[in-house]
Amino acid sequence: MKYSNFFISTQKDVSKDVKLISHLFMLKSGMIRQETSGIYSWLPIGFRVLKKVIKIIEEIHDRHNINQILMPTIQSADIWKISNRYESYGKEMLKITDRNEKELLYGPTNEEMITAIGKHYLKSYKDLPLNLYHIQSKFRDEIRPRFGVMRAREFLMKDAYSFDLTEEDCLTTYINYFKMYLFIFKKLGIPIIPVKAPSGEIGGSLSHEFHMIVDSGESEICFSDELLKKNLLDISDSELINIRSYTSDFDKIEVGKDKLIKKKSIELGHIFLFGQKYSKPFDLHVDSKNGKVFPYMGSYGIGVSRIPAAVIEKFHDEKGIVWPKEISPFQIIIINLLTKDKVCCNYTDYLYEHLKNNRLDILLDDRDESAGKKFADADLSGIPLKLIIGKNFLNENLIGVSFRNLNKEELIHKSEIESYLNKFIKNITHDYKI
RNA sequence: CGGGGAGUAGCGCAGCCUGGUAGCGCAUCUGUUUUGGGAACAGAGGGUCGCAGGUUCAAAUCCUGUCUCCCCGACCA
Repeated sequence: MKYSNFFISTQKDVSKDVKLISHLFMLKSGMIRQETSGIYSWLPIGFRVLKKVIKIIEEIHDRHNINQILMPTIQSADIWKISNRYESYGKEMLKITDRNEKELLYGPTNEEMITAIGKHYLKSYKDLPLNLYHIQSKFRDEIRPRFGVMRAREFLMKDAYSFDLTEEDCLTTYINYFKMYLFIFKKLGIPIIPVKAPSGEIGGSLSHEFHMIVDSGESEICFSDELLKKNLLDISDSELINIRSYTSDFDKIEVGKDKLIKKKSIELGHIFLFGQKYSKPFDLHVDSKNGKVFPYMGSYGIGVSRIPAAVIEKFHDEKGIVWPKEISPFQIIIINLLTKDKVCCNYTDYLYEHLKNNRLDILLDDRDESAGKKFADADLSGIPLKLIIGKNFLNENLIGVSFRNLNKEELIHKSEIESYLNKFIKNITHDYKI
């Protein structure tokens, strides 16, 4: 993408009410725009980040043979009456009626709908297990939306649902999701702490949340510091689900005892094992050798649109965002400092086309702006690698190479730039093996 | 939902107390000079002061109502 074709507007000033650093940088860098309280548009540079987050989540789910579907955002009240949640969910649920006075709602979650889908298609024990997921907008009419997309009313969520024949199988599925979540967050570059949680409105017997520790977080978790030293992907299943960490509203915590420490955090994921809670009232059953069986179910959510904000909370400096390259809107920005010089323009165009052919996301800053503004914008948007073409190139064929997270610049000769960049390119190819 | 603020140019804000021709910075447009860390000079455009009603010769300013947004506390990805 060339800057001259790119719809972006960076901003120097945003309202003094914006306190959260991720909210501030998302507004300044032109990632999002608030439409009304708790409801946001994602603008091109922000949407690029969101799409990369989505892509990583999708690839990992697909590798686990979880089928992607897309359910509607608007649901019928009927199915929510079956589970008795139409009333109990409370004011967070946005209820609407259509022209025929039919009661509808903007879905805050999809357990009912997925159960209705399961009821229609699952007939035999041979149809199990079944795993489905989708990535879709949810609406929860929060009492007080705040902090930008961190606590929005409309937000993007990945929610997966599982159907198993037995309680044992369901637990195995749950643990598999647990491990997959650890892996997803690792891929996203987010240090994550899984904690035991009360299962709340979704209901059920077992539930874990996935938190990132950050001082500006709205949640609070307690855990033993031994947890931080372990590689959680290596520990045994039973150790994993009996992990000694809790949300601070968890009934059983005794802070201080057993050296539990308390930290502020952001919740990014939540998994539930709720067994037959929905299959029974929906009369979703399959035939098996032992007769009629209600499948055991679980649901598994990730707050997708919250992730870019969470990453910014963790990775930023005084100049702006410092994206991990996996989810950066662009991997490289080429800055042409002498846009009126033919030699520089020709070379930056060449470099841009060449790198694009390597399937990299490149932003070419071809604007007729001052050097300072170009650098400031590049740093604000957090692009990991800057290639700077200016006087040094004109005089000595030298290209400035500057990594966003290192805060220093190297000069590389034109003849060596490709081999230099190859190292960087290799470094950003993904491997999703688990 | 309780408590507290704010709506004035695209964005950020001042003006309001004490009523009298609507201002500043950034951004935008034109021109010239600039280009290795948010450039300089000169010029220009842009507003029914959230909305409705009231007081007054006169309302951004005072009064009433209303809508919206934001901030501090209990729920949630």
